[in-house]
Amino acid sequence: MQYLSHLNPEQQRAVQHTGKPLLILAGAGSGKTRVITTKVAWLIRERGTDPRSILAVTFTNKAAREMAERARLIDERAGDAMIRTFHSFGAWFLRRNGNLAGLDSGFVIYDDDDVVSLLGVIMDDSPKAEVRETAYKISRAKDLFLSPGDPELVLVEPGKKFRNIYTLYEERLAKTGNVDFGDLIKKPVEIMRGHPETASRFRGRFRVIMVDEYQDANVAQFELLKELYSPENYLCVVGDDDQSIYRFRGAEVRNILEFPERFPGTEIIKLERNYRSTEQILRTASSVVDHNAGRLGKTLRAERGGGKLPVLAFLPDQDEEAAYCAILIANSVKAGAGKRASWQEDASKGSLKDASKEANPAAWSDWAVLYRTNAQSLSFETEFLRRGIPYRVVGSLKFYEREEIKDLLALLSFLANPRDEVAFRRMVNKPARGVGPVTVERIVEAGAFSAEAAADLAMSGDLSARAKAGLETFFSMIENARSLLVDGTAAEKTGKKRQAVKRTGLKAGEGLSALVVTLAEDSGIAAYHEEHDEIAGNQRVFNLQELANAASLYKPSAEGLLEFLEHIELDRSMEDNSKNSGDAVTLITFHNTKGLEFPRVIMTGLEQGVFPRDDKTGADLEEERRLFYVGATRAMDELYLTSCAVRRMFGRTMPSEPSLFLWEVDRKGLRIIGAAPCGFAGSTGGGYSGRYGRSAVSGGTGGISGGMGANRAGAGKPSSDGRWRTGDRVFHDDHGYGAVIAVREEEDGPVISVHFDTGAETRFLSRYQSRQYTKIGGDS
DNA sequence: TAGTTTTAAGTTTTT
DNA sequence: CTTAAAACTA
Repeated sequence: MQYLSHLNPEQQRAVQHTGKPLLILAGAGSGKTRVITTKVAWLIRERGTDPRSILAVTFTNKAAREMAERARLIDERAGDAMIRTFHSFGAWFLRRNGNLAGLDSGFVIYDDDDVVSLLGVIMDDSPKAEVRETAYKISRAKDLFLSPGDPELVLVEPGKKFRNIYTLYEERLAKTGNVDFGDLIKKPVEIMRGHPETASRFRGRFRVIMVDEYQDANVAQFELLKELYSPENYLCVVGDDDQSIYRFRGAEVRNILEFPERFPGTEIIKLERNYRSTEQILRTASSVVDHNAGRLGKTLRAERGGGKLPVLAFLPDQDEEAAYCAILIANSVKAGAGKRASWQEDASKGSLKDASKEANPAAWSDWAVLYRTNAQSLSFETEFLRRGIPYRVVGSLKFYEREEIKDLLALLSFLANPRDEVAFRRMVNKPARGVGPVTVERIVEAGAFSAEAAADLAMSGDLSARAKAGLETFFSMIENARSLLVDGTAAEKTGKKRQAVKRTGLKAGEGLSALVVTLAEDSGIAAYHEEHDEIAGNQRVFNLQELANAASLYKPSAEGLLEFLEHIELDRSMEDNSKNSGDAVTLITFHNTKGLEFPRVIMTGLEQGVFPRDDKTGADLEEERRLFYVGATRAMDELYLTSCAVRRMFGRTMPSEPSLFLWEVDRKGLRIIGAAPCGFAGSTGGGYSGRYGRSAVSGGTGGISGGMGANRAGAGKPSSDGRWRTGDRVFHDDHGYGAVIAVREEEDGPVISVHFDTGAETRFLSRYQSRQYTKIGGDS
């Protein structure tokens, strides 16, 4: 049992525990993943547990993959254990047993947007905002394991109207044969409750059940566990109430608080030794979350001790914030590479001291920049791009939110499930085929989702000739693609009805990709998007190609198609793509960092209204504090916090106050730089702008080209270094490179005239518009 | 009615 | 500044 020797006594106890239910309260960085993975292996090796009888559930695909991989490293046989997310397990269950709830195994999973579309049909005279609100409430209801008939539904929304709409929605959803996210948990529970023999079959199959991040489980997930559990089985959950950050999604902290009562005989093991962060970092993190009431109470100890003081930087605006991060990161990497430049001497007086003294070379990937909302990533992306700093944005779902991708996925969904009303509505008349709303309504009402049924309807009803022709085109295209799934040969049936479609040059590869390409071309959707994409070149067609490429990993069969669609619905992270490799800075939301760790972390946007948001009070505010805690405890060696004096929102610049958390945090444990607002002890006053600004401007080679800090720093007062002079070279986001041809003093300050290499000429007030105008080259 | 232009509105966090 | 809804034109 060599592998156990790496564990501390509590961890060993947790690994070797059997029998009664076990609740492991694992603080941040206390090695809980190691405990779970070791436990899986230990059960197999030492207790002779059949790997196939082990079920381990997590909340993210990434965590599931990591857990499986690490368990396999200890014991190969762990590869046979079922390690999945809750939702993926639910989908797996429903594919096999959904028929017990009237569900065909060919169902597709509707995402939130699809739900809104379907609900929009039911609430056709309501504004879209209200539809969204209702969709959210239905989702919460399912998280709470509440059906339309449930009296407790008033917890979600007291009105009778909501109950009616929920009822209609469920009926309509059942008609499509598809499920939403909530169903993936709720329906399996209902099936097991209604079919005891099925339930006992699953209880017999999974003798060991483990749950990671249990603090994020919702009520429905708790019910699912209860169904899977029996006293003959072993149940072990791991969680940390201080890291519960998904309340808005239905997570129920009480699940973990009340676990011992719900599962009698529960033993509790606490893991309170933090191996990840320095003591300084841990103190910063704890000092904020300490303001929360109602915690289980752990005392997390830093095994590593000491460490550098975390840095709190007050910056003028978000562009400075991005520049600050960029310079901080670039300096640490350059310092590590041994290329200590003279300009770092200046920097070393300020915040960059620690980094440039660093003995260990820093890699780009040592760094993570954290923000509250995805929208905030933009500043960092542009700044890093400009400076040549490699970065990776984690968790951005943008690809799957693109119109062209949704279009193609809708076609594929309709192919997989001909009753998919949402997909049909989206695509039947796109590109335009003369099938208007009236026709669509008639088809949907009759459920005539096939060429034959539509023809029948045309015979008896009064569809216009135009609509009839359009429907024929659409259905023959679908049928043709479907025949590819069955026997691999396109039918080309009744060729006269097929329109000649402009080809866009999409290339078919292996597996399912041929079908995806055929569908994109034949439906005319590829040509449609090529035409509507004049501005961005052929990016949209390129995206369609990307989707087709992704499909090449799947078999060109009905099963392969379902697998492909399910994978896309449940895991949109695109982590497994080639982008994952390579040395790069991580840009990530606070939420997405859970379970991750980085040597150096920058927590940005610590302003009231951004983090926490202004509308957060009570329990919601406590959740924001936990989010702060999660972010800070990701850091191993160095932690930085940034806060801006003004922030651009909706294109307008608004003054902002420091985050509440900056008043709560243990300030003595921070090194504060920049212009701190009144009341912050230890402020260095305006010391930030000069030192930092100079270093920004003068390092102009290779990756770090140009800086604009000096021009903007201080309240509209350019530092001596940042003064514009005739002949200065300039870079502008829109106009490119140019030179200053004149500087004139006006009463509002200097007016700079610039002649660009493109021939364009502009003038600007240096104190207002210096952001767009970046000085390049030396400034002395 | 299809497609474009104008105007208004609005940004959490994610399986 | 970006996106969605409403108004407008061919």
